[in-house]
Amino acid sequence: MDELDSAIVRELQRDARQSNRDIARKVGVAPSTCLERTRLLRERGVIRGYHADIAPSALNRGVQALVSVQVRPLSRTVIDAFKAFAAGLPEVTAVFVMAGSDDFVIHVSAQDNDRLHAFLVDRLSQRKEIVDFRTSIIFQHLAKHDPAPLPGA
Amino acid sequence: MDELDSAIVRELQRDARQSNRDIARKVGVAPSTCLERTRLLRERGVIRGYHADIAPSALNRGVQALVSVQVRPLSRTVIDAFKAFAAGLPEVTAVFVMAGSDDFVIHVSAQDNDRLHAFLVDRLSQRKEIVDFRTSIIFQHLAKHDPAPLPGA
DNA sequence: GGTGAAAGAACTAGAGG
DNA sequence: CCTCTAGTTCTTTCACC
Repeated sequence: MDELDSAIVRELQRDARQSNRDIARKVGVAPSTCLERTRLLRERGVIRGYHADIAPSALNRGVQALVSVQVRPLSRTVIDAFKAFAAGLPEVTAVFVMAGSDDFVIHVSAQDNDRLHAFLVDRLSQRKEIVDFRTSIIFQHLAKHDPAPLPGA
Repeated sequence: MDELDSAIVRELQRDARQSNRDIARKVGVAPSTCLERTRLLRERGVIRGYHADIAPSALNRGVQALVSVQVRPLSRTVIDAFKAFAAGLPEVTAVFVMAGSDDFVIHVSAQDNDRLHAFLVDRLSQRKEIVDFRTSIIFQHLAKHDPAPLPGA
């Protein structure tokens, strides 16, 4: 991860669909060099993928919430099973495995409040390992899609 | 948003860097049709952007946390000011404006626990409008980069 | 590592059904 | 919405530095 790699990564974070040629020009190297660097970044796992960011409402996901979940017993088996279960639900868009008083935070979205409620009551609370969960509605979600590298560890 | 639009969106969620030609083939239309659909989706704001997904450790962000924040007074001025402040911090990768007992949840990342702690103590707690905050470390973060459209509202 | 050139492929716009 | 076409641009490889 030298300066060149970082510059390429920054460009791909900003706009993953711009041409290799454009990126090469912006970072000041030949297109072939840029292409090879990008290929290596992908191979090394630095670049994990390229994804379109879609407006939630276009996916009928106008209502979003964060749900804090406690499960018991707190064994690997239970944790892995719940994680897989949650990740498999279509309403769930992200799963955080946490330290602290909550074991999981899951990011869910639904068409409206009714369907969100139905999801929580009918799907989530079905699970026997859940001993408690609290739901907080998200009014706004600002995501930074191009986080900068922090100064060296 | 007909079936064709959804299919194109799905492909771009899965891999935003595949060629228009490939997408056209997969969804079963001519490249020119696919290109025009994609252009319109972008114009209508359905597609908000294309971003590379980067491994956090490559950005020196090996430690992540969710921080629940309460601010007072809960006025628009204070909310907007804190939101802008938080979004501007390099350690912050997402800001959720919440309903419920927490006013904000911010997703932060740092090089290590020490720097995370320093960030919380030196940067965050500086703000006078914060009356309380609680930090939970993230052990794992599974993000679904291709959420499916939910059945019509 | 990086470069430059060249062949093949893809993009994009436009005319027409 | 599709096809076809044509001009332009991009990707990708490879011999060379």
